[in-house]
Amino acid sequence: MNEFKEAERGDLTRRVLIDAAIKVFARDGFHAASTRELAHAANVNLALINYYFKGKQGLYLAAFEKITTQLKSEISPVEDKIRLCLEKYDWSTLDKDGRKEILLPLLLEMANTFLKLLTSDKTKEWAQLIMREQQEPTAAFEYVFSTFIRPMLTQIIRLIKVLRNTDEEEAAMITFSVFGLLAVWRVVRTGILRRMKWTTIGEEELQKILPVVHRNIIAVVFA
Amino acid sequence: MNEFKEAERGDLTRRVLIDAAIKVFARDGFHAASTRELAHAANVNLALINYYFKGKQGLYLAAFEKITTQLKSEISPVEDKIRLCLEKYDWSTLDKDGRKEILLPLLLEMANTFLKLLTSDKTKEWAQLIMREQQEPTAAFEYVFSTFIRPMLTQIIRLIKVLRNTDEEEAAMITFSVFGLLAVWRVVRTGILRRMKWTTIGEEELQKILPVVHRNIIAVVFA
DNA sequence: GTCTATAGCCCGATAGAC
DNA sequence: GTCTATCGGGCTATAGAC
Repeated sequence: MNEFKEAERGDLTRRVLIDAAIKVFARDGFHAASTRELAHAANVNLALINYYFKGKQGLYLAAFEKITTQLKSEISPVEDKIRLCLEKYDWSTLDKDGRKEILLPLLLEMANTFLKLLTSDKTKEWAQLIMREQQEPTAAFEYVFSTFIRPMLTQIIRLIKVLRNTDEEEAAMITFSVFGLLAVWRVVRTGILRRMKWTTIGEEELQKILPVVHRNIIAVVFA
Repeated sequence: MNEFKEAERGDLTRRVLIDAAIKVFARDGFHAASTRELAHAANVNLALINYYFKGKQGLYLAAFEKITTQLKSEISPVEDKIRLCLEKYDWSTLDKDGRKEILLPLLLEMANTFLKLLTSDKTKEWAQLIMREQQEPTAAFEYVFSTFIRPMLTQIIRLIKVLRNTDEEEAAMITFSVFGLLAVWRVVRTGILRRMKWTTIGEEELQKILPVVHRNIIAVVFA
């Protein structure tokens, strides 16, 4: 009985530490985030970081494991849809319009999902953490890349390869361009907010962004 | 005589400190970069940071002033060209093809300049510094934005407004999209290198990127 | 599982010699 | 203009009481 309760309490401590770590590491970066601040933000004793995660670095990795899991669960449904769809048809028998009719809605659905993820306040910290890792990759980037980014890229590249009937290299470059059209709303967010005189990118702003983004993705994919 | 030499020596120290600071702050971020490391990288005594810049923060701002000046000098020629061109014609008298013929080459020239800047090793540190500031803006971002980013955005938005004969808001959104198409090659550089099996983005890779980027910009601007 | 206390180190900044 | 020496404080990690 007591063992069970103790284990439960431990799990809770683990969880609040990870949740606080996502916020603090995103705000301050790995080096500037102090263990004192991490413990304080989690309302937990300083020594427990070492007890549960064998140090600050361990907590950092645990934070990335959590956000990667959550990212995957957001993207997986549409990613699976694309995978299944690509395997379902014999694409060589379909003409350009046929391929477009089936695949374009899937691509735009992926774009919607991704853009909402990128601009939502919920994922603000996740994007910051991953962008930081892009600039100076550590083991944490390796984990996110192989677990989340690469599988997602692979599906979109395959989709665009069939959609345009082109080679792998060009499909990849177009995929990066599409990604750029989406990511810009997160990456230069501060500049965009200043220029558009917005204070946030919420539902209202998203309704202005989405049509432009859709049009631009279609333009880029079929250019 | 001696005064002059002393002043010269001081200027040199100032300069090597700033150059080292650009490297170190870009690599480590403001908090994680230590004054000892900054002084060591510049091969200069620790106390001189305080003597010349009144502290670490002052050196940080001086680094941003330097990169902003250099960015401006790289972009100014084509920015001025656009400004002059926009003022030169009476655009209401020109039809769509006429406007396109004059303005599209200017837009692509700006894109070339910007993409080369973004992918060059020389500016790797500049991009890192500015991207960090985008995520957590300080006074340094304010400086880069008002001195470099806003003036540049203003010209491109004006150009696209005339080119598409559209309103300010849509022109701005398209400008951000174009920016996304360019910036992606820096922002997700690590992911792209992994996926394309490149080790760098040099002249060779740029020759593959440029046609795709041009095609995509045209597609987005005229979609 | 949680806490206090502390070891050992690195930090930014400055005083004062040269 | 440059250097050494040092202050006061925050850092990560851990030992040991509860």
